[in-house]
Amino acid sequence: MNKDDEIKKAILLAAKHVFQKWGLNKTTMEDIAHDAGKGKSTLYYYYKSKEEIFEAATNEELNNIAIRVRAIIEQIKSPKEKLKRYIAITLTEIKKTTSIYPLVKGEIKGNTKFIDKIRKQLDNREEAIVKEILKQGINSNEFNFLKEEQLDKAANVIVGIIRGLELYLFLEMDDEEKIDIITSLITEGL
Amino acid sequence: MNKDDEIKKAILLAAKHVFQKWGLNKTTMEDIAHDAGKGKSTLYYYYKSKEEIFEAATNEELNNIAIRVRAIIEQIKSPKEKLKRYIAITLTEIKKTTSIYPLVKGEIKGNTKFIDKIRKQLDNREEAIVKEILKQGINSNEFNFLKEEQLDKAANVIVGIIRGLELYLFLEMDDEEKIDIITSLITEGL
DNA sequence: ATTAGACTGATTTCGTATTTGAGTCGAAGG
DNA sequence: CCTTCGACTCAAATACGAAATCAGTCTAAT
Repeated sequence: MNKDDEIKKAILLAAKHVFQKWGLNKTTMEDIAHDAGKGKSTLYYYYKSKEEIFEAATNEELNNIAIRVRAIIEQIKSPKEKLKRYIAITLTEIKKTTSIYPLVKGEIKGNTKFIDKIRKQLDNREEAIVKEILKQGINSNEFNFLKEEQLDKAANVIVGIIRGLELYLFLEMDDEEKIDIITSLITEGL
Repeated sequence: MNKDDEIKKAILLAAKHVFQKWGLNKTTMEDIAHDAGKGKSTLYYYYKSKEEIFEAATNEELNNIAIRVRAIIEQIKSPKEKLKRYIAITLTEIKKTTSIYPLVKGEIKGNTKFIDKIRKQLDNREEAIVKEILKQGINSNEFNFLKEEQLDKAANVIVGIIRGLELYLFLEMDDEEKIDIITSLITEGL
């Protein structure tokens, strides 16, 4: 890795650090610069804007979650069980990640366009994973009621359900039995 | 019906009319009074407060929806099919009711306590209906995976899913195929 | 190529003056 | 009495202008 990337990485680390603590709106570029031990305009030498830094920071967090989640579900063979675990993990993991959760909850004001873009990215990632799991389930004939051509919409719906539950039942998300009912409901039906 | 109730009803009608048009925050007591052809303080003779009027108006709307919904699902015998129709109707009906939808979407600012109370009432109504359907399904052995003691939590989760979808997928709720996937997912599983 | 410090202008914040509107009251018509 | 009203109050919302903040730029110095 060259010097350039080293510094970009250092800035990102500082950014994640302060975003974690203060959120998108409350952290200033100076906060990030100070935490990185650099001048403010130095940040602009490496990144185009605050939004670009935020996007990069968010993406790294998302990658970390994705890596953890994939590590867990890859060990499971049954697609049904995979999906169950996936939903349960996502429901708890996203909430734990304080830099992502406000995003999901829509707690960020201002610049809706940008935020929507980031949120969309999050959705796309989740939908991709769910779709992958669903495809496996269809191929192994474990998901009887789902048809190949419904795959996209089904993934969209399932992520929608997850997101909705995050928004609506977030207070009670630590209730294991409830999570179990949710996952069973989706995989087994009533 | 005595004169007293007549006037209360007339005020409520006016209230529903203006609430429908302007929402809770933007309609003033004077608006309601004017629409009812009465003086403002007259309203206070019949109702304790603006909130009481709003609550009464909302309850009437809710009752109307409930009556329509019940009329439809009572004609269906299979609990599974009942629940399917129930979810589909609720998803479309609530959205159509412009006085209720902002409530569900949390678009009302100020006096959170009061709004939460009303929202809770809405949830309770929905949960009661869902619970009823689920109970029938358990008794007729149509819902294999659901156990009697999970009934409360299951109803809560299903309403949570409906609410979440209303919040999150509201843009695309007119997509019939998607609604079908949602209902099938819940009743049949994958 | 890299960094910093000073600068700019658009946006936010803040303090205050003004208006609005829910709820009260006393009086008056029926 | 029962019902209705217009005038009143006071807390909260709003409008607004001044002051501060901060993303992003520019220039100059390594």
